[in-house]
Amino acid sequence: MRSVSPILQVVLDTPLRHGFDYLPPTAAGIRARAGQRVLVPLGRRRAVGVIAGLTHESELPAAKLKRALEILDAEPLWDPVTFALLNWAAGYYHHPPGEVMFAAMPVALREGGGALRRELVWRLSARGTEMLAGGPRLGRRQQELIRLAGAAGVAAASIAAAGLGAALKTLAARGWLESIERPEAAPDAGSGCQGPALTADQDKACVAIGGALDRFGAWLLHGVTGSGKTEVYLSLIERVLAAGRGALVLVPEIALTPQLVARFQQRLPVPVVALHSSMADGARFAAWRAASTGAAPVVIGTRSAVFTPMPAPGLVVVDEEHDSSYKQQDGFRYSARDLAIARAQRAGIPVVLGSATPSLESLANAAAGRYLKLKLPERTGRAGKPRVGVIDLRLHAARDGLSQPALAAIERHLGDGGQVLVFLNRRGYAPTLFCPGCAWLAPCQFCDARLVVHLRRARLSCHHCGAEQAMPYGCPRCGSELRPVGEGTERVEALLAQLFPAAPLVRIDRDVIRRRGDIEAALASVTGGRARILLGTQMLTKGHDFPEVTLVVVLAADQGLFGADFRASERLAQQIVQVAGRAGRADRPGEVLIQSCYPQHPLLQCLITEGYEGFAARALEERRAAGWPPYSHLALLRADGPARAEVHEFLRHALATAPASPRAGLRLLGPAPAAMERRAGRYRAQLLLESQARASLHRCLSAWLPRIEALGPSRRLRWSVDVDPIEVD
DNA sequence: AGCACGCCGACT
DNA sequence: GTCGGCGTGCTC
Repeated sequence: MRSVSPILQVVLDTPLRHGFDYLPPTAAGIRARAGQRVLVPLGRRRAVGVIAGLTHESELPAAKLKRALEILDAEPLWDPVTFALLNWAAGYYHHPPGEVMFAAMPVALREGGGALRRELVWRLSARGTEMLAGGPRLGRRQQELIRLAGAAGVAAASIAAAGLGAALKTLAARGWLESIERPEAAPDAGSGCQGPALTADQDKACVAIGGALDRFGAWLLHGVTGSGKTEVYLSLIERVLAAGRGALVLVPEIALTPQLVARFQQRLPVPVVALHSSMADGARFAAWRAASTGAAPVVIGTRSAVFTPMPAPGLVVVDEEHDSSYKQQDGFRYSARDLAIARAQRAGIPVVLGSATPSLESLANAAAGRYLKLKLPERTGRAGKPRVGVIDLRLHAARDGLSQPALAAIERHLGDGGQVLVFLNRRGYAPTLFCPGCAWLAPCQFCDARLVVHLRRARLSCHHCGAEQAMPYGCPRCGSELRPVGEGTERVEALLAQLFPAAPLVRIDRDVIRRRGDIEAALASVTGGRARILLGTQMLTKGHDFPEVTLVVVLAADQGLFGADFRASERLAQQIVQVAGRAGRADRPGEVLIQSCYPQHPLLQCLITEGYEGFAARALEERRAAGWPPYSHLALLRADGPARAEVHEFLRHALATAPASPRAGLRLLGPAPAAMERRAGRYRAQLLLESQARASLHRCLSAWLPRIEALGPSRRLRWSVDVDPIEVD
């Protein structure tokens, strides 16, 4: 059909892969443009959508087209580069474009509120100021209102809330108060404090990247913990700001602390805003808006901040680029690290990927010349590398998880006035509750997993589905007394408290750190020097620095050595190196002790003798030999449902419709049950698509997914595609 | 995803 | 006789 006025192609926040066509609203005071939100009738309800594009042709007959109700934004929400990135990402991850657009929006905008709304503010007028100088007689409420309003103004909403409506009416009628409309207050600019002088290596990195700010380039900044990567970022951002542009800084979930934001705010002479998933909707929207208008040229945020519109970014930074929190694990399964690179490429600006333990993908990209690698080898203000030793758990029996040599080392370091860090990536008291009478192990009734003992709360908890129950008094099968087997942080805490009663201990894991602010309080007692022993899960390994720690003990390092996932060993090596990086201070090199039942394991040996890079080289060789990424490209078709047979049947049908051919370098593996087949009462299985070339992988998916949709799987069954999965269990 | 429609079991 | 279960289909 042809039409004179344009047709709006609208995408909605639904799992539908197609868009909906609408006629523009009649009272179109605003020109329709791609990237604006629009309110549309949908069935017998209304929905907020995003204009994905404009056209004059619709596949539907003109009579079927409804008219959109209202265009909600005066301008597109995103700058053209970011909007193009969103469209590209929807294609790359084969995810419905509507859900992609809505995932890239603050919640306030998803619901249709926001952008056009401005605040009505009343402030003291020139006439009011003049009259007040004469010391007029005023009522109590009028005085109160004038005090509130002042020259800066007060929102009309707050005046009404304070019950000063009548006073406002009087003073406004006299012309003492005037109203203005303004967007929410712009964030404050920092003071632009001078940072410390750069080291030679930091300076070299800044010169290299700083000399290429006018074009795309991916820089891998491999800097050990404490080498001062943040100073490099700050120095580069200063240069970018001097050229009138902004910077987007991505950090892992757990690393975005008020301290980090404050450090950026102090150093940079412009407003800096943070974007974090735990921010309240209103604050998040205000920060997003400040970024999109350019009022705040520097944005520091977690994963979803990669979609923040910015008028003139000049640099993208991805700190701790190896961190798995950059990959969204449900819904729109994007990698913020990879999209940051794509965004920089589209914007023609550099992207800096920083890490002490770069991902194997990034190291391979650097080796292939796609990224430029820079190193910061020196630990600023620190004494050399820590000594690393392995404790053979087959020779030294462990008591509640800690071997005699480890306990002796802890005692020695505490005696010398050092702090000790104990790392155990398992929370709770014990991972299993065991019956010595009949060998029963407390199971989760919804998952193929054991319940974890939480002794202090006297509860059993499933760490996969969240199900909880009270601790049973005896074995439900034979009545024997039950015994917690294995150890988690809670148990190790009890042992350490008993053995070292004089050493104050701080535990850091998700059971103790529940709300925002908890971690700051806990860390303050560590850096303040009060706590002597620091115990925790991987929460400890991210971002925070503990300069007083001289000994690091890694318990139960073996989980990663034989993991089902091909990335298990990479993750373990990163964890060990990250936690070991917390050891050592200016006057004394640190010591790292790793407890293992397999001290001769080649991976562990390689990591200890040759360091992370030696490990990485070896691990990459193994990946190449096995044909795993980065030497192949993967996509996973996952499915889950309440009945195992139905899930497998769906995947077999999907497999039968697959256009993959081995001749195109494609392989399809499965259907295979997930490593934990039943989770939260649903059976999970998957097909793995592996390809030598990215292009053929995407061609296959593009042809395949519509056929899977056409299979019309039952509503009980859920399925999804994960491009570049980080876990392939 | 919503939201309707539609056809079969336990209830005022 | 109805209220309501969720299976199926549609939304421009």
